[in-house]
Amino acid sequence: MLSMPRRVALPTNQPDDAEDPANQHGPDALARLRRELARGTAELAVLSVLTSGRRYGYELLKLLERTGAGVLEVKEGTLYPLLHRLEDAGQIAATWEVEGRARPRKYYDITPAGRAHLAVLRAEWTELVNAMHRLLDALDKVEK
Amino acid sequence: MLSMPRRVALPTNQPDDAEDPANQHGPDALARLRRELARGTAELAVLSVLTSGRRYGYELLKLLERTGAGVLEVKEGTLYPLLHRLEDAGQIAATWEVEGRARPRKYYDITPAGRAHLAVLRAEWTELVNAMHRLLDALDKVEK
DNA sequence: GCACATACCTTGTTACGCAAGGTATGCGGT
DNA sequence: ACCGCATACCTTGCGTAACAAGGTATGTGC
Repeated sequence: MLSMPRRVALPTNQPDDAEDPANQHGPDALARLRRELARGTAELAVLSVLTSGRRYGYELLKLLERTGAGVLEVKEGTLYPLLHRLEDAGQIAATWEVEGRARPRKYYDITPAGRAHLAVLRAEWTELVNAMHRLLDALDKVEK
Repeated sequence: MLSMPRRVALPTNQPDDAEDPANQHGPDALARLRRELARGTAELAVLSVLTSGRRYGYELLKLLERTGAGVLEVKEGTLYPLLHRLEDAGQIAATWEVEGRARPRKYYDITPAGRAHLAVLRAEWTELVNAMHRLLDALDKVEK
């Protein structure tokens, strides 16, 4: 314990309370915060949307952007690699459609494997939400 | 469109449905899935716990490990850097306590700035959960 | 002495999400 | 014809949080 302070109950970092709350919630900080919170939910969101029917990539982009005030929004750099990953894993199937269209589109369908995976994801998400709910709303009930 | 398939509505990846569901949910895959889903929630969880009273690092580790069947578990490599980040940001205060103990412990208290930040985090988390809830339970009601 | 628990620290790796860049075509206006 | 914008898809480098794994140190029981 050579590097340990010898003084008793001395705060190691005095926060400046009057300034930090204001500076921390500008547009950039809020965007980062949202990003981090929503991280990991893209897969669940995409598979969920696909259960109600096939969609092409750009359509998924637009749809997720509009869902829930944008909290589920993902960017192309996220969505397309994710779609490719899901396809490689056999959870979705992709088909190019060219006939009867002015331009081709790549449609995605969820597979039975994808539906099975989604069921697991849903269960895990529910657990997470319930656990967090317990923390946020009933902290004194958490066992020690 | 030189690289575009010329055939119509041809699946680009034929999944093997009988095998994928079984192989994807072994212990490692489930652990990865949980990790990704919970990603970004550590900060919310830690600040929430601290609102009901000061705690030292190891205690937080154990407590989160036990909460909700382990879905909120974080490892040291995650927790301590997070605690340091929160301290640097003025959201928590850290104090070493050595007197009257067999060994020193580093206690963490949430600051007023931390409480303000937590309120924002909670609001964003609630939005995310509601949005996802809408996707999962009422897909046909999502606007096109 | 040793093994394990308690308590904290740190770094390199992993993996996802974003920014930014790219390709291509269609459409409307000039 | 050109241009700007929309539609549609692709990809890579960067940033960041989480983990694995390594480390320090002390206390306890055998």
